[in-house]
Amino acid sequence: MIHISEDELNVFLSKVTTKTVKRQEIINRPNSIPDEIFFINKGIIRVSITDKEGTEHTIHFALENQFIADYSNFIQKSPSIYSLQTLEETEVVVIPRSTIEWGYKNLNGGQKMGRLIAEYYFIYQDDRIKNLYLRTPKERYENITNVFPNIHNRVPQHMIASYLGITPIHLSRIKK
Amino acid sequence: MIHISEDELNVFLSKVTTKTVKRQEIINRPNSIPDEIFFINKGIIRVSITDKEGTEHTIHFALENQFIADYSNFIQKSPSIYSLQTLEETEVVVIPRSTIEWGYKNLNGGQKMGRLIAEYYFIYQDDRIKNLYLRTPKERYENITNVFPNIHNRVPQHMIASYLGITPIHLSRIKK
DNA sequence: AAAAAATATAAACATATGTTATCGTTTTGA
DNA sequence: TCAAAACGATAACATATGTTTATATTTTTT
Repeated sequence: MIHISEDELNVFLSKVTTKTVKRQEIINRPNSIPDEIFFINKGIIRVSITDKEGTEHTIHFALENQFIADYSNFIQKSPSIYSLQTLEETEVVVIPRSTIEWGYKNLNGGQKMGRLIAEYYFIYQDDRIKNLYLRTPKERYENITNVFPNIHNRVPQHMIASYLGITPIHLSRIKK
Repeated sequence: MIHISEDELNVFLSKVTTKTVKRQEIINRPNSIPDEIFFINKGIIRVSITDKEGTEHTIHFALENQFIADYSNFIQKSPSIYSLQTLEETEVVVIPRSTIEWGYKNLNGGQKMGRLIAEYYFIYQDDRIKNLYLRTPKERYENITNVFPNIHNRVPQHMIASYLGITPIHLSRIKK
């Protein structure tokens, strides 16, 4: 995205930490203001939201070499609504808000990088919304490995059903 | 979002044009690369996409004082997938790509503004996706005026149904 | 290794939503 | 101004999806 010197990169890296998290741990709780962005070195993280009836809805899976956060509430500095939970033992790079802000201010082209990142995730969401309008749950199931390769070996089926917006019983029917 | 002098504003304004469009006109056609962003002074624009069966799906309504474009494909410089159609006689400010790029480069804080805009629309989409997971079509119908005030007097009901992802027949049932 | 919990499937039934066809009303364009 | 088109409601039926319950299997924890 931008040109960055080795010195700049080293300063940046001195401002992040690496953390290993057991499986089934929650690394971002609803109602607290998210002040970190995570980068996944190894493992998998599920993003979910709980409705007023107490039902969990899986919104997203984040895989290796991807960033993940409640970016919306990170930006707004408002209480998080999503839960981030590891599904396997997971190693993440933790990027605190202060480091992000340092990057915007001090990296050459930092603001531009911030724009390109936001644009990139806008495009991802645009694609999701488009698919929700154009495709049935069955079609979305058939294409899920395009977005999450190998997901079937890493995530229980009922979470995939939840991501598709259907019940696990119905997903079982679709497969049949 | 950013501090901008009167001089800068005037130069910016010299690089945009205003256009009046009759109702039912298409101002952005699928398959052509979108090179303009619109700002609506007066009127209303519907964003839609057509599936392989030929069915139109309404993705969004853009109202007065809002920006609208196929932003995703504007960013990617790829062929548009959405159709932008006026539903009333509409006056738009046309902001060409060259002006946007000029702003990023020459306005004080231009890149930051670009980041904040992309972040703003990311938040909007995040909210939409969240609602698609958490709410039924009926609940989304009941809350539609939060997002699009006065929509019922300006847009035919079958387009609202299309936006909600249901058939006009079913929307009629929900109202009943 | 055993017990407990989580997982996937299935059947039967209930509900939500789509499809087709009809009809009266409103809006639009010539 | 008037004919055509668009619009919204309704009924009857079809399909998709949810709910409940049961069961067998796999995975996790003790």
